[in-house]
Amino acid sequence: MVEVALETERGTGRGGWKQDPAGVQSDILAVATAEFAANGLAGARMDEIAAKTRTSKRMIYYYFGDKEGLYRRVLEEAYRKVREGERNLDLENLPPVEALTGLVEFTFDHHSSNPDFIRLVMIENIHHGAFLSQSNLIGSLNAGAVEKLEAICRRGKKEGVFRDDIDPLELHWLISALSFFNVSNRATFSLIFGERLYSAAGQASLRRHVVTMVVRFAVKLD
Amino acid sequence: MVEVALETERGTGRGGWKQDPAGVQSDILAVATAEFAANGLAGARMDEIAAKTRTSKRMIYYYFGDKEGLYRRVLEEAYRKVREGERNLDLENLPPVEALTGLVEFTFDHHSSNPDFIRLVMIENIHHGAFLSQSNLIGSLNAGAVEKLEAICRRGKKEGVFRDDIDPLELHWLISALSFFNVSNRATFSLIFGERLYSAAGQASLRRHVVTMVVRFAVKLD
Amino acid sequence: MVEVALETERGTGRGGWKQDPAGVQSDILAVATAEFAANGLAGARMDEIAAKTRTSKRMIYYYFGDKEGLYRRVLEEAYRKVREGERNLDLENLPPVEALTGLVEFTFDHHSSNPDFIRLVMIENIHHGAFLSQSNLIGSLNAGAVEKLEAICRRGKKEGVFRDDIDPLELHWLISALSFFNVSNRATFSLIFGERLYSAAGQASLRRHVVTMVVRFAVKLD
Amino acid sequence: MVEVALETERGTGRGGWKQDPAGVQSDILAVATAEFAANGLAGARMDEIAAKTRTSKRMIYYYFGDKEGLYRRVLEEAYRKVREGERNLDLENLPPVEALTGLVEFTFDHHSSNPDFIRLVMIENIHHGAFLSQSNLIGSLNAGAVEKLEAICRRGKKEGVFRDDIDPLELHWLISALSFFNVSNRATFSLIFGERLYSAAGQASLRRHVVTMVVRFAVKLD
DNA sequence: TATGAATGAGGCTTCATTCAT
DNA sequence: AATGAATGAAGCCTCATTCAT
Repeated sequence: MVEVALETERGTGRGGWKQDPAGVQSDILAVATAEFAANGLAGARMDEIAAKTRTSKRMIYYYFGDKEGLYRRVLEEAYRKVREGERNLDLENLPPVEALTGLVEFTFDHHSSNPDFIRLVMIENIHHGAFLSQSNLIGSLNAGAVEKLEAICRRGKKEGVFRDDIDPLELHWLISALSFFNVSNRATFSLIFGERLYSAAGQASLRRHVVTMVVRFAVKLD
Repeated sequence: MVEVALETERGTGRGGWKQDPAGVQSDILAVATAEFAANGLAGARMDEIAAKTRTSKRMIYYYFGDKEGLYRRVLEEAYRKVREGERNLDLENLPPVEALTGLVEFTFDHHSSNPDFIRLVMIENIHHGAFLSQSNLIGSLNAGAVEKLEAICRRGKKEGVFRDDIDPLELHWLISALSFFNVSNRATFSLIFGERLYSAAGQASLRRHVVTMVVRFAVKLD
Repeated sequence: MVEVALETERGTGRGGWKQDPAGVQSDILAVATAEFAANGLAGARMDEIAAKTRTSKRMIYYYFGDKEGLYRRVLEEAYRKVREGERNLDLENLPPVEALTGLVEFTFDHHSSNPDFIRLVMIENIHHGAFLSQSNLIGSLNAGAVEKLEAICRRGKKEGVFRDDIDPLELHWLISALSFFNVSNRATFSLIFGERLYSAAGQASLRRHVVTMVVRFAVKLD
Repeated sequence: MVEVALETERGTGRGGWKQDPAGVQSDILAVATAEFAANGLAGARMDEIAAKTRTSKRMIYYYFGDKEGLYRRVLEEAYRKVREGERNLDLENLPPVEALTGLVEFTFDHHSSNPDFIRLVMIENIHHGAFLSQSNLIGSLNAGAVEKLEAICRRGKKEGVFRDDIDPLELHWLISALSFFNVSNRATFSLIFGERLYSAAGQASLRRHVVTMVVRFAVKLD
């Protein structure tokens, strides 16, 4: 019955949220994600987060303990959602080069459309990964991320189109670097060198180059 | 003139910092750089900065106005020093491919050995470049950075070894991305995928790959 | 009647606490006694008490009204139990001096083995007895405690071994002071003067002295 | 000059306290002593303390760090003042029995007229001496307290009027217990047994008895 | 009788900044 | 040019208690 109420009353405006723990929590997390991504851990304000929430400040502490607890959960959820998005990508039936191409394009676009996630990762790196290191998600993140690349590399090597000494992890680093920097350093890069690379055409061009570079790095040249 | 005062009065013992405005300022800036790089703008504490300084909190406000003023100056000095380091690099007499190789290697190493600068740039990007945009350094930063690449590209194209459609700015973006990410995301990357790529051997390998990729991207393949 | 329910329904397994009001209440009181004794009225936490209970926070409010109501009941129960312990002491058939000796020894030991009670009394004194004064137990507490001493004194005077001007209440004050202080101030006394008086030998010696002093104070010296 | 201003302006109402650190601190300590003695560590309110002060809440944190830091200082000052009061007592020229009598009378009266100190010690014992144990005053407290008794005992034994097996520390424990309990447990004792022992006559009687008991305990009976 | 969710008021503490000398 | 003292505003968090079911 609670669940029914949840389904029917959710989002019906003030008052409809009572006794909907899951709703309250996800509401808080959504707001907090935006605030932390926008202002960092130290810069975010609990009052501000609470105000933008459908509940009270008290409930944040009820469910998340304290500011760091909330930040930790925000970080975990962000990683989880992103990895979940990656899981939907099916490249197993493509030939290695096309699979790699697809993966790079996907990663580039995926980063591009998840700037809040990128910002949270930047913030977490500012903190030397202190909070991610406390999460027991760590183990599972690894798996999903490189597995696909490993599979592609294996097939590419077996079919003789990829170099034998390709290291999937290095490849992953490469793809990540190019896709991540594109989002993370947009502000300063634009300020110093102009917006050209961030126009639609500029981004399309960069995307093409990134794919080219990565593929050319992986394939056997003869 | 300021530098003269700095040279002559510095180090006159315990009370020797009095009456040395330049020395006081550079002392404050050094401490503040470390603190802002370590904790971000919101995370840094004026008290902490003052305590680690040879002077008092009052002097910080005297010379830099307020926290943001201090941060702005820290940011500017950091950019200035890094660009200054780049200026010492002389590649004009090398053939294009070797020049490009040298530039990439230098950039990779330079980023690697200036993590505080990287962190400041990350922090500034978190703030959407709000403070860098106020600086009148912006115009000059552009120059130094891409000029060398433009020269190399020009020569490379003239000599027929570089592709004709190579865009020096895109090339700069590429080199920066790979060099920057290597430092900026070390914490989270290591946590998720282990320290392997950050061992001496791992870094040497990445460095080689980065050079390979960039050069292979620039040169004409036939 | 309450005790009957308590005896028959208690311990019927995991969910066995349901429908056992007396059991629930004594469970709460036991936990609350420990918490209040450990942390004082202001220092104790309702959440903490509830968490250590087999029931929920709601039940505490249901049975005891509020924090002060719970504290009041804890205090009353503590006094009641201690006075009950005293009731088991039978000294009527001993000669006055031996009876007094026995009473002092018992009091000294009884305090020593009920530190939580001592702490509750300390706490109540910090509150100027504000809660004890609300209890209608007050009248009955008096009785038990001094009655025995009065009887002993009466016999001691009649037999000519006690001084005629001995005041039983003063005697009680004396015995209480020495027995109470031994427990109440153990922490600070040990810190300042060392643990010597609180070793087994030290306590035995103090106990002997206390008996000696009190008896020597009561008896007629000639 | 600062000191002059201090002397002349102190206590001249609002505004006269500026730039008088010592005055500010002792003002805070006086207020805090009363509040902690009245309400305990957990029960005292920083806002309440600040309000009764001539300064602001902020200054409390400026000088004492946090609530526990303030409490610690209050405790230390309380012990220091009491021990200082004891130091003024000169018993060296009296014969042993009179000296001991004087010491007991003084202790009884001193405790009686310093109820706030007694309450602070009670509170500290509730906390198991956790804060006193952090103080480096501990060593010095010991000395002052028992030294006088040791001297008296030495002389008493040498002159043959005191028992040879008298332990000055046990004697101190005895005197303290009786003097302390008289103040610490006044509230509950009065509630249960009436105010009789706390009337002027009652206190005089108790005082006499305490002296009698202690002296009779120390002297050689033949 | 029982429970998890919810809450308003108020607690402690910290911040960047300014004042008086 | 320099310093310790001082500050108001705002930060994070916890408390006893009640509500909805």
